[in-house]
Amino acid sequence: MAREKSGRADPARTLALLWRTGEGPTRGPKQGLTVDRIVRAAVEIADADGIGALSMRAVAERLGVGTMSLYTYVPGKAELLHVMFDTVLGESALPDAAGLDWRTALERHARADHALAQRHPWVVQLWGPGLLLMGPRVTARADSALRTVADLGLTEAEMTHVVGLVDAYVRGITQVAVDVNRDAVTSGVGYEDWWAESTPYLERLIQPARFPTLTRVWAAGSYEEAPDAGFEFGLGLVLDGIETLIRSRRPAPAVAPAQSPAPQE
Amino acid sequence: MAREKSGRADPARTLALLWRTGEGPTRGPKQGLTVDRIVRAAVEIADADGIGALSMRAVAERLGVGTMSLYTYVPGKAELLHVMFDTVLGESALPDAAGLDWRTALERHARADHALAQRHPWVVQLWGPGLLLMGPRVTARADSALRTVADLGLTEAEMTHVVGLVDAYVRGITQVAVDVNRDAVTSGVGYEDWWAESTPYLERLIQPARFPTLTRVWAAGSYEEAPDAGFEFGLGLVLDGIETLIRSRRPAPAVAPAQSPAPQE
DNA sequence: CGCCGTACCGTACGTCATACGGAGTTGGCG
DNA sequence: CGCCAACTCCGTATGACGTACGGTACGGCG
Repeated sequence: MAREKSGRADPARTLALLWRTGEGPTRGPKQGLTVDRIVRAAVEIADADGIGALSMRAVAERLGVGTMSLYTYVPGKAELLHVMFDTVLGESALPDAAGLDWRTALERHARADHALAQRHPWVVQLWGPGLLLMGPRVTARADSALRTVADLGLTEAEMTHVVGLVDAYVRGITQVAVDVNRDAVTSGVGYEDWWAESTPYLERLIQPARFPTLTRVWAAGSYEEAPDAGFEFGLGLVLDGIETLIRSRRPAPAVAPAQSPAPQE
Repeated sequence: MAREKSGRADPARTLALLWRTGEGPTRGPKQGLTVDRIVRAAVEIADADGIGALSMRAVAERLGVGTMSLYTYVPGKAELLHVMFDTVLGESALPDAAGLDWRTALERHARADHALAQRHPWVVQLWGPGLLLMGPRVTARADSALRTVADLGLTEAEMTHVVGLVDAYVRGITQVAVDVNRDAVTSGVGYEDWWAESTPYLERLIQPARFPTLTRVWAAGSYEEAPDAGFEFGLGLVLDGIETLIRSRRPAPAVAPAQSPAPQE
């Protein structure tokens, strides 16, 4: 059942695009566009109206060129998305691991990713496939993240998994918040409106007898905060978990630096 | 900039669909289809060929009806996706919190979600918006998950965040694995093929001097395992983190957790 | 100077969700 | 019983989308 898809999905071409290796042509008319200009236009559209509004036509129109001209610079939309992802990842400066304890460094990584997703909500939708592709910024970020846990006595596999854990958490928690907003934007209804309109129905459907704990939590108002209100809280717990691992690997750390911190606002 | 989208996104209608409240018509021809049959067909298509292959046409064809007939039972594709999500969530039995310590119960929840995503890879793409909608299975699952941490001395907000933490982790870690497979399927290239074909280029681009830690980890072979190989490992750390919180709230847990606490409620 | 590789892009194709309206069907009421 | 409003089914059409194809005009190199 393998669908051939003509000449698509060429790793060499895609990597050349991501790393900007690839010589321009020597013959023919001057190039009127650059990959960078195309990517910038695409990012602007995605930021403004969501990734659903990002079409090749829209990008071309914003640049004042014909739609098909884009295909001179970019093999297709999928590759454009990959380059967009890698480009935007380069916006946030990587924390300098040197001089930072692992916990602070990892924390900064997590917060940077979270902040990035606020600025460019569409990145969460590309996060998975983007990682696979290994553009220069993704690579730099992966290296930097791994460096934060490099000298703690962990095996390489453990390092990978620890970083993967933080990434997974940030991705997951961010997604909820972003998706809610995206739904609100694309449906034109708005989170508050939608919620207000559904509450009467939900209150009839979700009876305390069937869902006792949920209703208790609901009554306490916990569902009225922003969906990722617990970001810092959960991040703290994740890092606590990692701390138990690291302590178990380094059996006698001269002084335990921080008790389990509970000063969560 | 509010786009009106005619009569779309009606919470009352969507909730009625999810909870199956809503009387059938009394007049007119007999109904030849049911929402359940439509949902089942749609799930089969999504399981077999990915959510990208799920079109209203495809569903109708599989049922042997005209495309537009579906719109008699379902307001649109978005709502169909919501019902699909809520339906498959009901497949995995909820762990019975009574008699289980919180850690085991939460663990089972996490593993059930993870297993669900293996069976129906497309759920990870709906996870965010699905939660917002509060169908019966989503509601039951939320209640059950909250119950696992109900009697541990946590505030309601903390309960929400603890459950949200586990959910976020599972979602994030699962997504990577699923997305990789999805890319492989839809591009027709295959994970191994793609990787094999890109490796020569990547080895030229990713130089040890620029990315020392990444290359070290790479050389150790950590990138050759399945992308979610660290699932259990990371889950353990997450639960460890939660454990530090719970211990800090219950300052003196007299003995081992095997001690049976008075069954609340 | 002239050739040919290249940039630009108009047009076209196949796909999608779904709006609209007509034809056929049925149950409840008069 | 007979009628008609309410309903199901669905053919057709619209406007999006990604992108294949081929024509035209340009410009560096032989």
